[in-house]
Amino acid sequence: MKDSRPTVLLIAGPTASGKSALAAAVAAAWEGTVINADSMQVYRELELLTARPRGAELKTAPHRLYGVLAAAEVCSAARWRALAMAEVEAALAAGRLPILVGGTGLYLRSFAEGLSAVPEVPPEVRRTARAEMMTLGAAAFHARLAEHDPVMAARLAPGDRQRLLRAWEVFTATGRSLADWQAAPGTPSPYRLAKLCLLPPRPLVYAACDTRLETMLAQGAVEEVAALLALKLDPALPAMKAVGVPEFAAYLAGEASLEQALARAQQATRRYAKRQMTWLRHQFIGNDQAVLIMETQYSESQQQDFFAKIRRNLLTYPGSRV
RNA sequence: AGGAGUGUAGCUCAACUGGUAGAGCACCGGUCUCCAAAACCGGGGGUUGGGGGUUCGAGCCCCUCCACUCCUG
Repeated sequence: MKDSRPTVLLIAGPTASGKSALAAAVAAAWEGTVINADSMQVYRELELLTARPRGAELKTAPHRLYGVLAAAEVCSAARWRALAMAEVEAALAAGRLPILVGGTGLYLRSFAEGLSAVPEVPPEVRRTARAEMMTLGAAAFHARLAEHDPVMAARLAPGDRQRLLRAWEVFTATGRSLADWQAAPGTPSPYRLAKLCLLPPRPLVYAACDTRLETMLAQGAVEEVAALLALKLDPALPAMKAVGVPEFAAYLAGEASLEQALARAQQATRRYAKRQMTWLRHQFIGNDQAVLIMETQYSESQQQDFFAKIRRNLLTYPGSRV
């Protein structure tokens, strides 16, 4: 089967699976550009805590969309997708292989499948909805949604505040149910997607999560959180919810010991990794036979094996540089 | 060595005067179309330290062994 579309490599995996290092190595070998597909690594102020590539790793190949937004800003799947599309085009125009790496499944999916064309919701509407959620509570909010938009209300769990908000925002802003908008699927990416998924054994991932948090702590994670807190941002901002921020903020506020903060941050990381793996198994991989699944953590010592499989399974079509 | 106490789910603990064990957390599974490192939904677990005895029936009572803790020497 011939496929003349340009290839974009997607590298997914749970946190601490080595995907950033893999992406950098592949980019170096295939003249690629690494493009971040992680919802938290886009925020400038979070470098250590999000394990953003730094130092030597950045020099091995061009890296894009890392730390490009202020923590005061709000990224979203749509916003990221627009940025990523532009970077992919730029890389292709420069004759480079675009490599999307990240653990945010929704972002990768939005890139691949596109998003339904829901109009942007004005900030005032969002703010009002948020305030109402606070005062009404999830159950009453759900009940009110049911009166206006029974389809979405039936689809959502009464406790699912985030999606209830989204449904209500869209309904009040557009006068139509989110379900209507979503009935029309988005525009898929025009590229041939070569998907690689790192899925190491759970115990290995957990161990890596634990040691990584310890390293972050030693490298100044607390100071990074302190600097972020000094900005006095709205605690509801996404960047404020990154793993480690609430935990070390509690330590700085004297509400927890450093050991407690570390233990909680480690646990939050483990839980996050678990959710990621569930998403990856069912959503990213699903029934897609073409995904190259690597059930191991990536490290330099395994480069040959990885490269051989990537060459054989993912980057063998015309349009890719081998 | 003597005295006292404790031993129940991975952890912390609960179970009225004996009626065949629950809760939080952890852990596990799942959902996922615009704040996703988010927001949710669901779940299994224990020969109640071992052995013996009393009893219709023992986590609860008795004996014994083991482990740990504290006190005294």
